[in-house]
Amino acid sequence: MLTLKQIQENTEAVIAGLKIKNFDAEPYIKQILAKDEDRRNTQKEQDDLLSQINVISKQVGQLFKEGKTDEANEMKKKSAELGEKQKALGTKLDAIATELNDILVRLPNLPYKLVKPGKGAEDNEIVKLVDDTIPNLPADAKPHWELAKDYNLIDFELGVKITGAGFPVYKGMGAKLQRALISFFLDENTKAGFLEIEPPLMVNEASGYGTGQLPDKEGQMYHVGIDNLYLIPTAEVPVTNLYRDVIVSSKDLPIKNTAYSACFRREAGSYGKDVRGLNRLHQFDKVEIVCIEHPSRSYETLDKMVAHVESLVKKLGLPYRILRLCGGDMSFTSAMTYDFEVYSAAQKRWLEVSSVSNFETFQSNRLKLRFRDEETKKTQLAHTLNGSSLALPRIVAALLENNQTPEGIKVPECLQQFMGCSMLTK
RNA sequence: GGAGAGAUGGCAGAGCGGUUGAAUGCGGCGGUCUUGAAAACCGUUGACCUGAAAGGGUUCGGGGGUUCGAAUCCCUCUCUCUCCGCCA
Repeated sequence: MLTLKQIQENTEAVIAGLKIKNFDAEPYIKQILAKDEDRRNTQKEQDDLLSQINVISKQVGQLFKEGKTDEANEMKKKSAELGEKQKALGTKLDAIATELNDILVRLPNLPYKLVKPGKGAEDNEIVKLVDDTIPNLPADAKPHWELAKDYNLIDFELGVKITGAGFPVYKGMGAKLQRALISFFLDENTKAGFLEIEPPLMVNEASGYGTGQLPDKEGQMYHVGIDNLYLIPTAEVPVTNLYRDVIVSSKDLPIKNTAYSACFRREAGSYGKDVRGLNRLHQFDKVEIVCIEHPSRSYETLDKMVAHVESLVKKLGLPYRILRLCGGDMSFTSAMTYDFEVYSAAQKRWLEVSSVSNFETFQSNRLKLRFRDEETKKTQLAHTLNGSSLALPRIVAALLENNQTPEGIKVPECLQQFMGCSMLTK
């Protein structure tokens, strides 16, 4: 969430910024400023009372020691009265703080200066296009769900039987391809200086709030009611929460983590033509990168992360494009996002395979993730960034479709050492 | 799942109703000494809210209670450890 300081010091800029995200913040901002003023005044009042009570209490102790019982009892009475008032103020303060917080968490993150306004996906800006590897497939080229069946790589029906739609079963070389991609991505990431993490696949409520999935995306996550745990929708959640309530040393920045995890998404309300095969699933594999960076360098780091993800897509030999999302298509929490899409030649469409974002202090404010500034010696919120590197299903879809030949499906060179072959055959 | 013990600052570890925000040690930072370093010695060192500042307030796992006053007493939740059970 945005910090009160941001809102107080740059009120107009915040309102203007959120307009780019098509969010009319003005009425909320007014409420926030009013509530905050109320909060400060109430707290001052309460603090003064507490201060008086503290002074009296010390005197009571002293008077008892001196044997002045009558005087002490007199003071006790006075303090008890103040205590009543103080308690009432405390209750009021809690209520105000809750109201303030409820409004604050509903405000999306401010977009970065490079983000342009726009309504949705159609207004995203293509910053790079590499389409010279789009293959010339024959007219009878098959989509990946058919190839997966022909080559016995993925069984969607079996998944439906044992679990439900959106839970594919990978078999034989299909399963091995998953493992190959995960290994390849993790190896490349660790080579680039990311520390590998294997996180839990379930998180508690506090973690859900920390990265912002709760409360707004409650229905999107699988919930294990008996233990009140959530299946992670992305490794971003457990990995970023490693740093919840942590003050890191500024010399440790940037912190670079990578993690493979299965990801679980209920995707409530989405069905139909766009979700065939691997295009959208309830469970899928993904390798994630997470960075924690000094505010002055976070956009440099974002660029480096984008360059890194690009190197992966390049090595896989897939046609790709990089988009800078417009205000209307960006997520609630992001300040700037680059999406990677690969071209799926048989479906003749671009598929999103990665989303790399800078959240600035939006997550760290909730997480209380700070670092100590070397100069001022004060704690300051760090910037958090993350991206997929990469999500597997659509990569698999594109690889199968783009690399199909009459002889079989070609395995990209970078995966051959993991697959033990250069061609998938029937 | 059953029985018991515990949770205090970056870490270790005292305190068990009244100048205790918290002894002591380690670590960190600054200094003296040294050509430099180590050692030794001296000083300093939690976080948060509020305030221009001085100051005030909160915080000893979380929440609630008793009291004029709680790290200290009571209730509750969470977590950790030991033993038993179960088990990859």
